[in-house]
Amino acid sequence: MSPSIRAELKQARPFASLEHEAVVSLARTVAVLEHQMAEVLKPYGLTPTQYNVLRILRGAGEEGLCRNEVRDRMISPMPDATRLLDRLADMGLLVRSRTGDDRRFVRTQITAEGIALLARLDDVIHGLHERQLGHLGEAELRRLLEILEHARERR
Amino acid sequence: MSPSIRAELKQARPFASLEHEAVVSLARTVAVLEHQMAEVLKPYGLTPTQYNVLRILRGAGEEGLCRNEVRDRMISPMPDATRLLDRLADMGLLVRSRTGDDRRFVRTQITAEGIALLARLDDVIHGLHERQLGHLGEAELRRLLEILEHARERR
DNA sequence: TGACAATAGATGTTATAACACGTAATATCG
DNA sequence: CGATATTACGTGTTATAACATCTATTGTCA
Repeated sequence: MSPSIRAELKQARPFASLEHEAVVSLARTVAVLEHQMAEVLKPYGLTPTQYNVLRILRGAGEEGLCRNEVRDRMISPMPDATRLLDRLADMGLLVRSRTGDDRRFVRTQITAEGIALLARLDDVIHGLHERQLGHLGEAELRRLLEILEHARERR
Repeated sequence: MSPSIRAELKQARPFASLEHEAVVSLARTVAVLEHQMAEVLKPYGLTPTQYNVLRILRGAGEEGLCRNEVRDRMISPMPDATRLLDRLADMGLLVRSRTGDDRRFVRTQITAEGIALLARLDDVIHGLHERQLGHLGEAELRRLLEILEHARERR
């Protein structure tokens, strides 16, 4: 039983199981990482979720993606992708058009302004990730990725 | 570069760095775990955050904790702990009283009803954690905990 | 002791997330 | 071919989170 995460949350009792401790430790780690991410993005007027969407749209290229494709590629499930995209559209970071064979689909594309914003952020975010996890080193990072993928296999 | 998390998020481009991939993989893993947790708790009328608060108060024992102590022990930072506790008080799961030497402090205590609810949930949550991460095994779980604590050291 | 800072907590407001439902376009099948 | 189901998306509503500000109590120090 590792003492560190218990000390951090000032929790006196031991965890019910190693699995329990791992879930809490994972959640705590991500909470810290997300909070730092939010702080870094704040001056740019973006939330981590919005940043993630812009990255997805940039990765999708010229043709863009429809709403549900964006939603399904997001890191955490988002039931209300419409209004999330609404806000990014209001900021001028993406545009939408209902111009395809199937008129149900709404194509969403990142704008030049959106790409420019991401370009300004690339180094900033890269530096953040480096500061956050760079001290682990390549071997430990690879081991972490292996374990996380193994963890997600069971659903 | 591991293919699995990329396939899962349908992301074509590789990540900018191993650190980046690890951050995304961590966030994705926790999103899945949290979503499953929320589903399990829903029939009991609790969110994961509320469940976490009740666990903290049960762990604190008879004397309870003041608002800021509860907030500081939470897994993810909560700027508005007051109304979070308000809701749990409305549900009858905790009580508050401003009865100490220092009249600024509001002591928050879990009620018998709150303890009973947690007791009903203990096995359910234990089973969930087992299903979520039990297949990793003790060695891999301990390795995961080591790496996560190492990751959180750098702040 | 009295002014000021610090602490604990509450409240007002705005933004966002969650959930259910509604609408339009397309697919399916008797 | 027409009724129904399915898919993609939007909208209305409620609950919660985020942020700043406010009050009350206590501590600090000239």
